[in-house]
Amino acid sequence: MCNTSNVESSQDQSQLLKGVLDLAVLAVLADEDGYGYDVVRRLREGGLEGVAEASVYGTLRRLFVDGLLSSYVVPSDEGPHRKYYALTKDGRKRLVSMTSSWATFAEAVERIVNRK
Amino acid sequence: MCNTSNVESSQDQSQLLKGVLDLAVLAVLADEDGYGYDVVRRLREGGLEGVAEASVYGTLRRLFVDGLLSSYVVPSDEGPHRKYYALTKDGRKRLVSMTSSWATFAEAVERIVNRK
DNA sequence: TGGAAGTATTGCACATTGCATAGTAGTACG
DNA sequence: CGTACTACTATGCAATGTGCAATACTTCCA
Repeated sequence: MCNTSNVESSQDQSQLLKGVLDLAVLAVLADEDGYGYDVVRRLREGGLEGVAEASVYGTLRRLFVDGLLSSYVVPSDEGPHRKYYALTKDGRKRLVSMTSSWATFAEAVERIVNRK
Repeated sequence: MCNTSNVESSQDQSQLLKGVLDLAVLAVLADEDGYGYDVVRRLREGGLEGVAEASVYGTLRRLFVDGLLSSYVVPSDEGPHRKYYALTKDGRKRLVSMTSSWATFAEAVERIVNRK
């Protein structure tokens, strides 16, 4: 008597995340500079509970390589050093364009799903 | 003097689609049985204008293999035969669970993006 | 002293999936 | 007969999220 939909729902998330992680990470960093471990926490608190650490670190590196993020290292008393990331000018532009992409996309999905 | 955000916005879509195509195709077929070429049209009319034919055919095959769709061939006077797909019982269950996954996910993204 | 736990980052191999491309085939129109 | 539109299939590529292992620093407890 065990419905598997919960399991399936969790697995869905990793595919749904594709493309959206960039947006989510940029949005979180626009709010305030942050380092990987911290960004993970903020995303999970925001509702993306399933997000894996490796995904966030990978995304940060990619966005950095693309020139959307700058970074600086800050030593910490409570553990290893922290690599902070901040939005660049291009990063802010990209955040704006991705936000509107997302809005358009989400509307289309709602339209298709909710049309009975 | 040419802003590239439009180009970028279009490119975003193919990543955003990941995982959502399953949901969109199931939703469209729940409305009414359909064949590949027709499903493509309906998705585009619904707002997913960039979706590629190969993606839809691939998704249909995958959902069929997974037992979420059944299929039957109907000859056509206006061209080649048409392979119709219909939701199975499992398909309907999956549609329900994916719809709720999507809702939860979209809410989380909105929350993260719109938190100033 | 030593070891577990929490913090913080990196690298790699892997699976999924959307897409471009090419090919096959039927109908219709000029 | 060639072009266009319809309709489906197969192949290989590219992007990206994830698991896993490794490294390393700090605190705390036995």
